[in-house]
Amino acid sequence: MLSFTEENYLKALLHLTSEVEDKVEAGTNELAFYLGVKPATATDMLKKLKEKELIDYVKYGKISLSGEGRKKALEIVRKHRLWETFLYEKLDFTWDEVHEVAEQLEHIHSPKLVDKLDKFLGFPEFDPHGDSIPNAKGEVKQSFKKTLSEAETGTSCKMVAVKDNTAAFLRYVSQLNLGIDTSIKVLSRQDFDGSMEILINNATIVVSQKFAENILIV
Amino acid sequence: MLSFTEENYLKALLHLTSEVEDKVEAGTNELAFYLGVKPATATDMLKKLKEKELIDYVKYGKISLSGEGRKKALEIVRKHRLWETFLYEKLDFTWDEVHEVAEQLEHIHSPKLVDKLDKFLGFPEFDPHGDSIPNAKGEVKQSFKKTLSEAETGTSCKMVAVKDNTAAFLRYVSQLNLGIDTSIKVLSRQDFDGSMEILINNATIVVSQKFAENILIV
DNA sequence: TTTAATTTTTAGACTAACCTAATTTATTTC
DNA sequence: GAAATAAATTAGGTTAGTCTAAAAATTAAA
Repeated sequence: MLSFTEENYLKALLHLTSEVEDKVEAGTNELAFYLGVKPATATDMLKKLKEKELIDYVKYGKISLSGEGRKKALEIVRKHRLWETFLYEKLDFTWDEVHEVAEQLEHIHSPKLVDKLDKFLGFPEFDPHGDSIPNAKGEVKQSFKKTLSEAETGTSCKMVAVKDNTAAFLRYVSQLNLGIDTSIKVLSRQDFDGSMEILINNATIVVSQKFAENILIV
Repeated sequence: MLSFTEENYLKALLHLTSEVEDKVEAGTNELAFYLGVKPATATDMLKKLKEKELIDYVKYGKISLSGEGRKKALEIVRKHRLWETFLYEKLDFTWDEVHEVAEQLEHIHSPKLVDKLDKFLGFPEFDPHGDSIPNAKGEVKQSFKKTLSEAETGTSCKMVAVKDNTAAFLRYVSQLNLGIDTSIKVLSRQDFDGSMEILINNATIVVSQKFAENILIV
C-alpha cells in the first residue's frame, strides 16, 4: 500500500511528464520544486520508488514512470477527478473550491468506493475543469485541445477546460464570468506582449498571454 | 490542525468514556489496547494531547476529554457517521462495508464538505447502524436503548441499532437476515449461559448472550 | 502494612518524510 | 578541453509515531 506522499510523487511525475507532448522524463529539481520540497528530499523518495519499481531512474539521470507507476498515478488522477465531479455536481461546491478537497479525497483507499462513485456520477468523462477522467482501466480520452492563445484573431471559440488548476487562476476565471462552454470571440491581439482583447457574454475584456495559455478551447 | 493519529486517540477516548453511563475516565492500557498500540506509545501521545489541552490528565492518573477535546472527537464521529450514511444510502455499500471506508473518510478536513454532505443526505439523525449522528453543534440525540439480552422472554421487540461495529459482527448479523427494523420475538433463554432462542422472519434461531448484548432494541 | 501484582512511565531505538550543508557529477561556456 | 555553473546526491539532523526493555508508581493482597 502506497503512502500519501508516495502517491503524490507519482501524481507529480505523471503531471510533469505529460505537460508537453513527447516529454516523458523529469528532473529531480523540477520534481522537488513542483512538490514544494527540497531536492535532497526528492532524491530520497526517488530511491524508494525505484526500489518499488514504480519509476525508471538511475543516479544523476532523468526520471520517468514505469508501467506500474503510471498505472498507480492514473488511479489517483481518476479518483481526484471523480471526487471533483462529485463535489461540484452533488454538493454544490464552486469551481475553485473542489481541487483542495479532492487533493485529500484522492488518497482514500477503496477500489469499491471508486467504482461505486463512478457509477453514482453516471460514468462521467470529464471533470468540472474539463479534464478527462481516466476510466477503470486507466484509459484516458485524449482531447487535443488548443489554448485560447492559439486562436486566430477574429474567430470565435468555446472554452472547454483549463490547464492551470490553482485556486487563484480559477477564481480569476470565475470573476470574468468565464466557465465551461462559454463562447469567446477573439477581437484583437497585441504583438508586443501577446495580450488579447476578447468578447465574452457581450463584454469586452483584455487578458494576458499567460492567461490565454491556460484556457483550453474548441 | 490535528493529525490522523491525534484524531484517532480523541475518538477512542470518546468511545471509552461513553461505553457505560457515568464512565468518564479511561486508563492508558485500556486506551492502548483499544487502539492496537503499546502503552508506552499511548503515554507519549497523552503528553501531547495534554499539552494541546485536549484532555485532562496527570501522570499515573486517569484520562478524560477536555471540553475542546470532546468537541473535536464529536466532529470526527459526526463525519464518520455521515460518511457511513452516504456510502450506505447513495453508493449501495452494505452494512458491514461502510465502517472501514468511513474510518478513512472521517479524517478529511473541510468544514464545508461536512455541512454540504449533511445537507445532501437530508440532515440524517441516525447512521446505517442506528447510531446517532451528532449535529453541527456537536449535540447528540440520546436514545436510551435496551439490548436484546435485556428483553423479557416471550416479548417482541424491534432491532434499532448495533453496539459492536466490527465487520465480523455485522457480517454475522447480516447472515441471520437481521437488520435495522427487523422484528424479534424472544422465545426462550438458557439460564446456564444466557443464550436465547429468537424468532426472526418466521425462522427460529439461537444466539449467544454475547451476541444479544450487542443488538439494541426498542 | 509490607509484599506482590498491575499499571504507567522513562529510556533508547527505529522508520518515513522532511531539512541544511557539503560534495559529487553533469552540463555549459569560454 | 578546462573552468564555471547547474543539477543531483550524500551526510547528518529533526519530528511524529511506533517499538522493547527497564524502572517507577499505584493498587491489591496477604
